[in-house]
Amino acid sequence: MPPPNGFLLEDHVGFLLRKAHQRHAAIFQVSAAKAGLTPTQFAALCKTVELGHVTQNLLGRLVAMDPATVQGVVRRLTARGLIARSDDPMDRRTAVLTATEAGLALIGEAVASAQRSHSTALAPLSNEEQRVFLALLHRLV
Amino acid sequence: MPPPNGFLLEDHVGFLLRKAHQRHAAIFQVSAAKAGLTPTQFAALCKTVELGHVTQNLLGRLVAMDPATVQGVVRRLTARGLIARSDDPMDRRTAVLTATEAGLALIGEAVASAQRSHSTALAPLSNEEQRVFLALLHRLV
DNA sequence: CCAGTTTCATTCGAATACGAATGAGCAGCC
DNA sequence: GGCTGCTCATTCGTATTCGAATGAAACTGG
Repeated sequence: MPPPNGFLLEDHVGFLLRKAHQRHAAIFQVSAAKAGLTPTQFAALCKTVELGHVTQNLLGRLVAMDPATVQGVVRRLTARGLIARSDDPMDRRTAVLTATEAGLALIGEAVASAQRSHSTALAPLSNEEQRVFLALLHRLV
Repeated sequence: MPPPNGFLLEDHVGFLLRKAHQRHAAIFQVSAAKAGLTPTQFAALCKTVELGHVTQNLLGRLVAMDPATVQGVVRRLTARGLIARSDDPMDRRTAVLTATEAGLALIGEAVASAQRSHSTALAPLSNEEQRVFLALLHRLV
């Protein structure tokens, strides 16, 4: 059976992005084995530390997660004692999130892991190619 | 709280790849609404049509899916009657997959959907930038 | 003040995605 | 033949991811 039309799955941007994302996730998992964080958990913890305190919905928007997704991520980070929830007396709908001491203690190693995974994932490209790739990727998201 | 080190989550390649993948998936879902296929299901069906018949494990390797993942994808495609399973008398471990008439009837529209999602996802870039981006992305996967 | 709208968080269901374990079958080697 | 090791497919558990629905709370216009 010939490939339909002239379509090549291997050149489809969605297929390539899916594989690139998979590959980075695998690299990150190795890099962050000591911290024991997934890329998603790292993003949520990193942004929480950066802001000091943040509502769950705002955190979700900043790290590109659905409210339903961020709920699960926050639940697991809270269960591990890396972030804490508190109430906002001004808005009783919201959950205010803050990094705990354990979360702050972990963020240094976690950031180092992320930097290692960044370098490893981009290693097949030269420095200039990495710069171009990241600039183009920025314009697609 | 200042960002740890000089780390910016927004410039992390994993974070950008995750968002780019999300964005394409959303675009594909709209493009392929008529076909009713997810990007993953499309990849599996497309490769099955291209090869005529393929074992489930080989299909998984060709479309970058874990055996556990491809099992679920094939189960759903089979349930919809788009592909069929048969036995290989030479190797009773394997499941041989073939596209059904319904699968063949759907592939044209599905490929057109994929081509539309490809163009839409890359629309922020010029033709030359698209070429460069895809070439670099190819080298990362 | 109040009715309509919006926002926040949660829950459910469905679909990837992977590690680990399992059972079945095949292949090589002595 | 028998043993060992490998492969194929499945299953379980955990983690993302989103659509849709829900309930509570806040906001907005009159």
